[in-house]
Amino acid sequence: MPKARLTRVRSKQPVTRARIIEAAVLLTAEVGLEGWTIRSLAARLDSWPQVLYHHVGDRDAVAHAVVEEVVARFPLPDPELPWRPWFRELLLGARPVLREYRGVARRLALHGPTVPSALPIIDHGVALLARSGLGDEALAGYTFLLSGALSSIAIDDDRARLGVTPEMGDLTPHLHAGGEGLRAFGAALVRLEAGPDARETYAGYIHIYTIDRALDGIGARIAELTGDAGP
Amino acid sequence: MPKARLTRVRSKQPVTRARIIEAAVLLTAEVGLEGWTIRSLAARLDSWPQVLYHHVGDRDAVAHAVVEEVVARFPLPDPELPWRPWFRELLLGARPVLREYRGVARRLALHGPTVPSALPIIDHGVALLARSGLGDEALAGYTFLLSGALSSIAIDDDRARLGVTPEMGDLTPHLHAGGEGLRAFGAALVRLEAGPDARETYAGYIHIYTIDRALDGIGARIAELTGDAGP
DNA sequence: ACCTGAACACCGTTCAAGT
DNA sequence: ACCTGAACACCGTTCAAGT
Repeated sequence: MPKARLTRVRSKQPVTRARIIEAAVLLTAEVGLEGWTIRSLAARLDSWPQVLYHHVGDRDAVAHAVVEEVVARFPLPDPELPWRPWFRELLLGARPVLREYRGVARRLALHGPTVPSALPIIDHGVALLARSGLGDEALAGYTFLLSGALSSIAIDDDRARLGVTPEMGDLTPHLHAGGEGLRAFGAALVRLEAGPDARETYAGYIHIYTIDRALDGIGARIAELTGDAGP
Repeated sequence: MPKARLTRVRSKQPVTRARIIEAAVLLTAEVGLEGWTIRSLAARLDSWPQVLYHHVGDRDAVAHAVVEEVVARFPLPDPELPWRPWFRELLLGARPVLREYRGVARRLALHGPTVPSALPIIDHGVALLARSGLGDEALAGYTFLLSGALSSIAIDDDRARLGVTPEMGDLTPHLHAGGEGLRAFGAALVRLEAGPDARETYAGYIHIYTIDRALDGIGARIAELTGDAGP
């Protein structure tokens, strides 16, 4: 087949770093952070891979810029709030943003918050924990709270992408051999298999449960360190 | 260049499913679960990709078999132990195994425990939490404890593989603009950059901190549900 | 400075034969 | 049943020119 167009119909704007990142963010919303390639992104811009290298860098540099942009969209809670509602609001508020840009939570959870837009969140969060009684443990506590919440979103991203994996189906025959613990596990698998809505509901429940138990854990530690017997 | 050997020097044993998985486990110990390809694994067996497809299946099926094998090597705590020491021993004991086979923790954390060898652990762990006071929340609590610990290992796997990423270096100039929270974060980055031993020490600290705070969180919830005021 | 053509060295996977 | 040859349709990345 001959080329359809001898003269390429180009979009008027030149390809710039800003336009590349904008297109990458949009593409991430459609197919997730691992769903696009440097080639498909170039095609979306009606351009070529080498142009992206020229303006931004390799695939990892483009993905990093997307993460920076997505983190910048997290709603920030009122800094006057006490530590517990501040973190609860931050983590619950980040979820809709991260669910829109699937794959970003996974990268944040595994690679750490290596983007400038995360720094004000870290700064306030760590300082807040430190002066609320965690002292030197504040950074460890912050890491614990954030990575727990991010992981729970990353797991759901994977489930949404993969659906019910064959491996999960292969497990079913083994479940009847077990006791009451496996019965509860089997019931959860059934909920996951019941469709996207049921999966979504279950993921939301696990996410909130994860956040609240993590906050409980930090609360217990603060009580222990400050000698507070608790309510 | 002509072929070095017209008649291939083959290992005596035929390629079987068991030998493929054994080689994949060994290769995972060397280069991590994402470090080998179906082609490099075939070469290690002095064989060809299609043979692996014939005996085991696609890359994902081979990786799944590796995870199954690695989980089977977790040391299991005494089932008579109360919930807190049982989980603490399980999670601390799993770490050396998962650190030997890098990448497995990440897959377990993100894909869930979809291997048969995980089922006895789930069965006992969930039942233990249920009868210790968590009741219907036992599976959510179990998920919370496991995914927290697994994520913390997965993060260290990535750090060990990637070393200090350029992104982390790019962050340094921003750190001085912040307050006390960022100073603590910057100090942690310095520890990560100080070399493999310092990174390892820090990762171990974070891992134990994560486990203990997660256990605290579940402990607080059990106390809340059972009306126990705690010690 | 920015864009284009062409290639390199890989992937996972599959088809069609061989023995 | 098991092994081998060959190819398909991709990747990320780089080199060498063009304008």
